[in-house]
Amino acid sequence: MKIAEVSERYGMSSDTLRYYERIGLIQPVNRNVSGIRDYVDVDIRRVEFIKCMRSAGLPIEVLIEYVGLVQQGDRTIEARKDILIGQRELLAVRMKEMQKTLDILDHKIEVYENAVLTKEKEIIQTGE
Amino acid sequence: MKIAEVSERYGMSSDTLRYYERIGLIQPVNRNVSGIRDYVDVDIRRVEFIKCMRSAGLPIEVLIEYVGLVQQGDRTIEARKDILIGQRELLAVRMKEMQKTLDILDHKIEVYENAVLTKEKEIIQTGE
DNA sequence: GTATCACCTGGAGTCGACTCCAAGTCAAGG
DNA sequence: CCTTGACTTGGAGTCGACTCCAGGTGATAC
Repeated sequence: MKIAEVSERYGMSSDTLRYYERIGLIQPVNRNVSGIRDYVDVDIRRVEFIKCMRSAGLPIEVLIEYVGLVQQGDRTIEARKDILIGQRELLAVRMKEMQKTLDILDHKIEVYENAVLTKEKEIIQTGE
Repeated sequence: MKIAEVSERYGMSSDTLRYYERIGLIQPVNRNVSGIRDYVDVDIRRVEFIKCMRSAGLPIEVLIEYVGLVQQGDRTIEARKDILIGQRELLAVRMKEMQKTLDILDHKIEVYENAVLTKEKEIIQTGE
């Protein structure tokens, strides 16, 4: 799979994919004879994972650390687990905040809805 | 209430509070005789609202537009409602993505947990 | 064989959102 | 009176995360 296809499939630009590789967020992708990246299954899965984590706001630096540990094999399992647990907690906190905001938005929207209805009623009554 | 108190209370720096005022995200706060900001009830409520919206990731630009409309009175109610509805949708989408990521993290953590346990068992068995 | 096109590289630029700084003002304490 | 400390301003700097660009290569289409 060429970079453009991966880019298309996951809705991220080729520039971003190359950038992620440059900074070590995804492992170097194998190239064909003419030096062009050829994404295979394992690469695709990495991209998918990173895309998912980034979409939830996990910082690049943390993810680089994590994938670095993955490369170092089994002896880093504890460290990896700790990272994931920490990020899980932060994510849960952010989601709680967002839920609170969502509730407030819903409430405000409802209030505005009523305001609009009241106004319409006034217009009907006054024949305006 | 002076800026430091507001800053303390909402966990945002004085610099951020002044910055928000500069860019029109919060209305100019009244000053005492010597030119120092004195936050009153209405200011506090605005700060709280902005803090809440920002914590959920609503972009500053959108919030500036919204508070601008609020200043223009009742005739902007529809427009305000539309903004809130739009942002509400985006927020819901982001939360869905985050929930997906959270589930994956939970799953991975569990897998790591098992890996650690398996390892410990091995150590016990081999007497390592 | 040359034009087109997708790819490559390293480096620079952009963007949103702060964050920091120098230089200045004022009120209160010693 | 002078120092201290919290405030003021406008402007510059930083940070994370891309995003763009110039200049170059190689395969395919005409």
